[in-house]
Amino acid sequence: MQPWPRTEEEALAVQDTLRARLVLDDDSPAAPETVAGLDVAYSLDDQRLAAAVVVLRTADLSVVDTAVVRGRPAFPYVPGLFAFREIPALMEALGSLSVRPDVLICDGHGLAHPRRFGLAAHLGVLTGLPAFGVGKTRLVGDWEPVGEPRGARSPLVDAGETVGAVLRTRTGVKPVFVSVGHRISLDRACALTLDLTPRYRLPETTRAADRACRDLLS
DNA sequence: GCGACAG
DNA sequence: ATCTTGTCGC
Repeated sequence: MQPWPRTEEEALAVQDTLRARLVLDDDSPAAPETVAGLDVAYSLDDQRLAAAVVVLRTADLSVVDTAVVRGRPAFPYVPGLFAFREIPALMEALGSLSVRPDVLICDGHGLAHPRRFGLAAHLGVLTGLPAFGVGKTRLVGDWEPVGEPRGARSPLVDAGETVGAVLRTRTGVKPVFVSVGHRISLDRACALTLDLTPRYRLPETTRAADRACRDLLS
């Protein structure tokens, strides 16, 4: 992932190339021992950022490892090219981890992307690890109303293909957008997401990472 | 031409 | 992403 793209055209070309390395077959562990949450926080002026990766033990959600790094946004924010902004910092944080997590859970989308290569897919390819995304809002796709009870879901469809699921993680609370990134199935990603949301709308992994990078920033 | 647009 | 007050509900 060396020469970082400096223009939108270059970034698009990178996505085009890396997309070929995506593995959509599920060879992820049936019962992953650890799961990693990734998130980034920005300073008010948008000039600085902090990236965090927190690894939790799936069994009891206890913290196994944490890595946080400071840096600068590596690209302007452009919908569809969002990954280029955070990946360098996230990769650095992942590199300083003392354990190799079984699955990555990203703050953003995977296949639910205009070119089917969102942050979760990109990070999955770069690390080789199973990865998927849990987004708070949609980037692409349409869906039918989701049932009210926790666990209800509706296919997220874009241009005729299912690119993810709109999943209710808490009864009566706005659903989240789950989409596959690499080496994992949508069903397994949704099941894992539910395992990680015993109390709140967002996965504990995401919440832990969000807190970690926010702390370092301030 | 007019909206929509991950974080 | 980040800035923000109050407000509703368990």
